[in-house]
Amino acid sequence: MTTPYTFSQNAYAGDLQKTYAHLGDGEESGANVAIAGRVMLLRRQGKLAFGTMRDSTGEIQLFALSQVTTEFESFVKLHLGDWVGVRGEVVRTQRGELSVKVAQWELLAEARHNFGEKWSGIADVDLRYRHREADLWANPETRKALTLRSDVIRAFRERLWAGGFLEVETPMLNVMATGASARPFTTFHNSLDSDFFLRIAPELWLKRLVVGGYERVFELGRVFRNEGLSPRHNPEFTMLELYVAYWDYKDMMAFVEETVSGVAIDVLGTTEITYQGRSLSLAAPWEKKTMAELTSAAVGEDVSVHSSLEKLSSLLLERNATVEKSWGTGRLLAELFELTCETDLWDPIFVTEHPVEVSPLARRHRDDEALTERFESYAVGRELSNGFSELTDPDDQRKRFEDQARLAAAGDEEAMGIDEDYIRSLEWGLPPTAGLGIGIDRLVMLLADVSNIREVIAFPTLKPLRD
RNA sequence: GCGCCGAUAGCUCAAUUGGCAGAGCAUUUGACUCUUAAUCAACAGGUUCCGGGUUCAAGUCCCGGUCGGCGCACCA
Repeated sequence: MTTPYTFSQNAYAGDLQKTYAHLGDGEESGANVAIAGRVMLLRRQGKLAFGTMRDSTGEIQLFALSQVTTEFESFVKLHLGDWVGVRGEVVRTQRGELSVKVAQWELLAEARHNFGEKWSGIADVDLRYRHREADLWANPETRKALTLRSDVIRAFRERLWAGGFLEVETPMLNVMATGASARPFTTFHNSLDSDFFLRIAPELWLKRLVVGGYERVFELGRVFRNEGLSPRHNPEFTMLELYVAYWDYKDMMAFVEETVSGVAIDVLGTTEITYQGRSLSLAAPWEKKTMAELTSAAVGEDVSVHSSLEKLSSLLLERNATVEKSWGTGRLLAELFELTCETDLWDPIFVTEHPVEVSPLARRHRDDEALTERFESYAVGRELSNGFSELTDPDDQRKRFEDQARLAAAGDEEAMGIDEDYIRSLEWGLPPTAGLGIGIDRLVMLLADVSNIREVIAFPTLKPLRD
């Protein structure tokens, strides 16, 4: 089958629907257009035929007549899913459907496989994820969610550019996997004869750029974590990280609530949304509570990083949680928080003042050296963002890394190692800086009102098919 | 990694207690000059996910496997 190499399209279905909304029933516009798209439906009625064509902007009816349309008999034999280019006049049929009266048309691509389901779409999730192209064609909801993802990313970029941020790219292949607590993927470089790790976070590189004098930087990109799959976890996911010199974590919290609610308005036109049947408001300001406050309220007694090991341990053990001997009160408090509070945080909230023990890259709190100036924002029971006043002191950073190294030696596969190169960077001088990370996939899930992360990733990670 | 659930025509789904494998849409053929998921008529379409087992008889019951969904664990 030979198909043309080009088609001179000069109109889109969605634009035509708007431009000719005024056209009366049975009226002809006199305007000739060239449109292209996929044939979604075809209804023949003797020497007339009505088709529904979809392009990237919407749908419009194709109105073919044996006396007007070239190769009419071939036109009515088009298959659902075929791509066509059509030239003709914009008209509204007697029954009131805006149409292009097909004068000339050409087959642009044949669909050898099609789906008879005009109303159920494709329900087989395996097929939907492995052949997203078919899913996009058959299921409007899929297109909606993936388009929203693109809209969200554009909205962030535009807001960041407007805020004076520089977009940068940092290495994905790293000698150490650091900047977060996670197990990495490993790979190998042949000529360098070296193992590399896929990045789990760009954090340390970005702070080095701040050391270098870029006061506002961001990176929007993929990170890779070698962990289990779930409706909320894909091994590769998209993270927005940004750093601002001279800010602290309070400045960053204000930025987060303003930016996230602003992005919601950019893409949805509102901050008032519904997620899985339950409403919430993303409008700023968001509630702020310390980790100790929330955990105390949840367990019914005062707890903090200064509580005894025994007290925190027993509260965890009462709840059938496991407790490691190597954990201090900071880790115990964080575990207790996650166990008792996290899933109940429906409306947007900043949880603040995380223990130093679980925050190896965050600056110590100005009022309590067992805590850090850190926040995590939560909504619908999930973490949406994480940020802090950055640790700028190279000596303290070395101590934190040494603590991490001890955990690693004790068997913690997610602990960081000592990154001498990064400590040297801090010795050049990192100004007071606040940093932020936002999981874009999860935010898109929230805005798109979908419960599975795979619905917002075009080609999610799946188990390879055997034989 | 563990537990529960699922897989039947190209697509969406039925199939009673273990008793002839079915429908709609799509495809193919025909009718139809304003349809809207058009309608009407006819034809065709099957490794019931894969491999074993029980039984006179298995889509259905049992065992093993593959892939997926959900939950747990890990994490964002």
